[in-house]
Amino acid sequence: MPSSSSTSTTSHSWASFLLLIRSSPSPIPVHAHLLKLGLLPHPHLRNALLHSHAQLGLLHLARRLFDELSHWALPDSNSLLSAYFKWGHLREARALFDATPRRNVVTWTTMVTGYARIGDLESARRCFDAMPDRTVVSWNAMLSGYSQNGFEDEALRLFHEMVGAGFQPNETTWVTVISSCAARGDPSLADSLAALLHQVRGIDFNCFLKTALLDMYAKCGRLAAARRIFDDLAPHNNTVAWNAMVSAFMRSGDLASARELFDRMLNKDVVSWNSMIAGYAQNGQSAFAVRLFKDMVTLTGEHPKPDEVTMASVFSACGHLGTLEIGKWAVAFLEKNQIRLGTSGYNSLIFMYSKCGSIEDAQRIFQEMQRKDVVSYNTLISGLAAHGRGREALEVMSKMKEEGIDPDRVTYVSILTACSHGGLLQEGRRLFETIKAPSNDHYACMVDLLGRAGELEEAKRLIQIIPMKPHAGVYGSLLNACRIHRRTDLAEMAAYGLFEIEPNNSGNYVLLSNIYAQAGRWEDVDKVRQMMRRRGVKKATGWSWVEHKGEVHKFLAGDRSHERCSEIYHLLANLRRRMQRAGYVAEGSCVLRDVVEEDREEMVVVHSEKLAVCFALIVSEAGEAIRVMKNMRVCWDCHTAIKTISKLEGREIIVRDNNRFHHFLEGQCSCKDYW
DNA sequence: GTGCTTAATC
Repeated sequence: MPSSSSTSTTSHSWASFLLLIRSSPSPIPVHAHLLKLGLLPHPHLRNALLHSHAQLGLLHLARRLFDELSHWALPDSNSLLSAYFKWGHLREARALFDATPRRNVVTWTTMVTGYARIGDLESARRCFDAMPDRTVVSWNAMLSGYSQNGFEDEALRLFHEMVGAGFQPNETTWVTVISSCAARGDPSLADSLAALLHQVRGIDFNCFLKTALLDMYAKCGRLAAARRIFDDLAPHNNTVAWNAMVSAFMRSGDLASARELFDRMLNKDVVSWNSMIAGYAQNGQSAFAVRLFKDMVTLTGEHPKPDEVTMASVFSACGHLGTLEIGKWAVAFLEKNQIRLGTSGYNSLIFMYSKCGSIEDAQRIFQEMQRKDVVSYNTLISGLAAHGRGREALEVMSKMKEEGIDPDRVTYVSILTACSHGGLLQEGRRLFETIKAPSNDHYACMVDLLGRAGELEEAKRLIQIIPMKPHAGVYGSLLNACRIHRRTDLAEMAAYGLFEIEPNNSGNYVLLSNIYAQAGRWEDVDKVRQMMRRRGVKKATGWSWVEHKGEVHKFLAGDRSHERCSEIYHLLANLRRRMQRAGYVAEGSCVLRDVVEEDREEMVVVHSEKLAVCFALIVSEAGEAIRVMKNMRVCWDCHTAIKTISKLEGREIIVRDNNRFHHFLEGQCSCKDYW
C-alpha cells in the first residue's frame, strides 16, 4: 500500500489526480482511470472519490469505496454521512453515525446540519447539545438551521448564547444572524444589529455580508439604505443583490421601479423571474403575473426553467383572476416539464381550483397530497366555505384535528365562514366558544353567522361585548344581516358605525339605501344618495366576465358593446318569455323589467351577470358547466333569474362574486344562508 | 487532503 509520504513525483501526481477528481463533472471516468493505473488504493484519492460519488448521489459506489477502505485505513465517514442526509437516507445516516468510532467535530456538525436540513430541529439541537466540543462552524450550522426553518427568535437567542460562550462570530455567522433579523422585519432590531456589526473589528464586508445587509434593510422597510448597498454591489453583476432589490421594490409596492430593474438585468435567473411574477401576484396584478409567466416560457432566448415557486405564483394569480383555462394550461405545463411540487405548491393549486369554481378538483388535489400543513387545510376549508359546503368543511376540520394539526386563526375564520354560508348556526356557536382569544375577524364572522341566521339581537349583544374597537367587518356583517332580515332600525345603527370607520366605501351606502328601498322609505333613499354626493363617494360599477377559448369577455350592466350583442339580447328576451310562461318569475322583479322596451321610464339596465351567462350559453359546449365571474355582489333579482335559467336550459351555472360561489342547477342554488 | 456553516423568490 502506498503511503502519502513517498517520493515527491508520486505525491505530485496524487495532487493532480485530486484536482482532476474535484473538477470533473462525473467521477466515474476518473474512478476507472485510477483503477487502471493501480492508484485506487491511495487513501486520499479514495476519500476524494468517495466524496464526489457521495455528493452526486451515487451512494452505492460511495458506500463500496467506504467499506473497502475501512479494512485498512480510516475512511471519510463524514462525506458519506452528509450525502446520506442530502439524499434523504435518514436511517443509513443514523446507522453510520452510530457505527463511527472516532467522531470528530465535523461528524457532529454534519449531524446537526443534516437534521436541520430536513426540518428536524429537535434532533439537530440534541446533537448540538451533545457535542463534546464545538467550533464556530458548529454554531453556524445550528444558527442556520433555526434561521432557515423560520425560527428566527431561536436563532437570535442562540447567537447571544454563542457570544456569551466566548466564540467570535465570523462572516458566516453574521450573514445568518442578519437574515434572521431580516425575516423579523423589525427596523429597530435591524439598526441595532447593524450598529453592533460595525463595532466589531476585522470583519470582511464580503459579497454575502453586503447582500444579506441589503436584504435586511429592504425587508425592514429601509429602502434607501438597501439602495445604497445595492449601488455599491450592482456593478459586480451580483444576481442575488439585483434580485433582492427587485423584490424590495415589489414589497414596497413600487412595481415600476421593480420592472425597470428587472428589464435592465443581464443575468436573470429563475429567482429574478419568480420575484417579478410573485410581486405582481401579491400586489393584485395577477394579469401581469400571468403575462410575465407566458413571456418566460414562450419568448425565445435563454430563459431559465420555471420551478415550483414560479408555478405556485402562477396558480395563485390564476385563482385570483378566476381563469380556469389558463390555470389548466399552467397545470399541463407543470406536468409536461415534470416540475415537482412541495406542500406550498399543492396549496396554491387547491387555492386555484377552488377560486376558479372547481371545488371538486381542489378536493382531489388535497386528497392526493402526502404531506399537508395547516395552510392546506385552511385553503380547502375556506374554499368549501366559499362554495357553501359547510358540512364538508366541518369534516375537514375534524380530520385536521385527528391528524394532529392545530387550527390557527385563519382556520377559525374559514370554518366560521363555512358555518355561516352553510347555515350551521349551532356548530358555529360551538366552534366560536373554543377560540382562545377571538380577534375582530372572528367576531365579524360570528356576527355574520348569527345575523344571517336571523339572530340579530344576539349579534347586537355580541358586538357590545367585543373587548376591542370593532372594525368595519363587524358592522358590515350586521348591516348585511339587516338587509336580509329587513331590520331597518338596526341597519341605521350599523351603517352609521360603518360610515365613521370607512367613509369612502360606497358599498356601505348602497347597502343602506337598498335597505330603505326594501322598506319603501324613498325619502331616506334620497338622503343616503345625497350624503354620497356630498362626501364625493362614487358607486363602483359592477362587471362580469366569462373566459372562453383563452379570452376574457367582459360585460358591464346594460352593455351593448360586445360583438355578439344582438345574439345575447335575443337569447335574453327568449329566456324571459319562457320564464314568464313557466311562471318562475316573481311579479315586480327586475327579471321582468330589465328586458323591457327602452322607452319605459322604470327601465332597469340589464345586469352584467345575465349578459355573461347568455354569452356563455351561446358559445359553450352542451353539458359544460358555465363559469361567470362577477366583481360585485350578485343581487337577489339576478340570483332568481339565473336559478330559473339553469332550470330552463338544464345547465350548471357557477357564478363567483367577490369571494363566494353560487352553484345553480335544476332551478336550485347551493347557498343556504340568504335568498 | 478532507469533510461541517453564509445572501434573493412561493
